[in-house]
Amino acid sequence: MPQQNLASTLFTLTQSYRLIVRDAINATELGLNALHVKCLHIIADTPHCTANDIVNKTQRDKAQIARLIKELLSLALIAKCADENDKRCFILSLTNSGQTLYKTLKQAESTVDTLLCKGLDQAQIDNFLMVANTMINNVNNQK
Amino acid sequence: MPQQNLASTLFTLTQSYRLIVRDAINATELGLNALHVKCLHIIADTPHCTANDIVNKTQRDKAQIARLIKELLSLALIAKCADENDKRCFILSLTNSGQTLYKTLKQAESTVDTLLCKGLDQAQIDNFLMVANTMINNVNNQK
DNA sequence: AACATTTAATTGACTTTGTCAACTAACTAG
DNA sequence: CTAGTTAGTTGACAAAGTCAATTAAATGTT
Repeated sequence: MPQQNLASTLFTLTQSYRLIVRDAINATELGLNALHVKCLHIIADTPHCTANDIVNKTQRDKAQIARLIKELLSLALIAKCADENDKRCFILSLTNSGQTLYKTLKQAESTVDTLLCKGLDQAQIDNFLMVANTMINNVNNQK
Repeated sequence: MPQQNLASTLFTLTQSYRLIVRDAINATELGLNALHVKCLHIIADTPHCTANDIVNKTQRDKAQIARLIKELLSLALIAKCADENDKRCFILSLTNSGQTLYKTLKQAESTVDTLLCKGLDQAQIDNFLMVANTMINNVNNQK
């Protein structure tokens, strides 16, 4: 295994991760991309989730998120209902079929996790996650 | 710092990395994206570099690489010259201004590296790189 | 040598993804 | 009440990525 610099390693891992997630999703024939998946996670994990919450958590353009939500709605994976307190907002939640899909996704992700971690022990993985999170914070803090 | 799962951490780091590299590149007013940069690196590092070498190393579509090379040519950052042994191939190399730009890029990258590694020691970084490379291999080996 | 096959590069046509700006409706603060 | 802000939507476009066909040169086969 050749020792590479940080930028190059991250670029390659990013690419590999993108491919493996795409494969995992294609394999399970869900027809969704990585950002769809990310949105489903956010909706599942965020109580009282709005479109704006997704924009903030993903740092994507709100137009892109609006269209993505429309797609998930038309696939009947999520539902939106008016917020009683603020009529500008719509609360997003998983439908029953959304919940079912979400479980399948978690399953696929855990398969990817297992693949990625093959040959690594828990201490190495813990350090990796800690370093990755430190890097994320380093980026966020300087902005 | 919240402990997250692997998939989510990689997704976030990917995103953060993308943003910070874009900022670094915009900041240095080079007008190039991450894939342009990757190509310049490959051309700089690969003796006798052809378009096909770039396709293999980046795993991108050859049409995309062909157009990217055209852009770098029209920016006069690289030059192509016919291979004497195989007239189908064009050997790519950095021009003088390409070399100058490449040095600036390396500088910007080392600034990004320093930022990302703030608060981390060498052992943590070494483990991180080793784990990342193991994951890359895990992905590649199962295909 | 003649022919089929493979390979490197290019191009056209297209889809997907990401971005910018304008707009409507609803909330909030002076 | 009005001015400014915020949530969400939409139009128009730009950038990135994909697929298939084509050209020209190399290689392999008989």
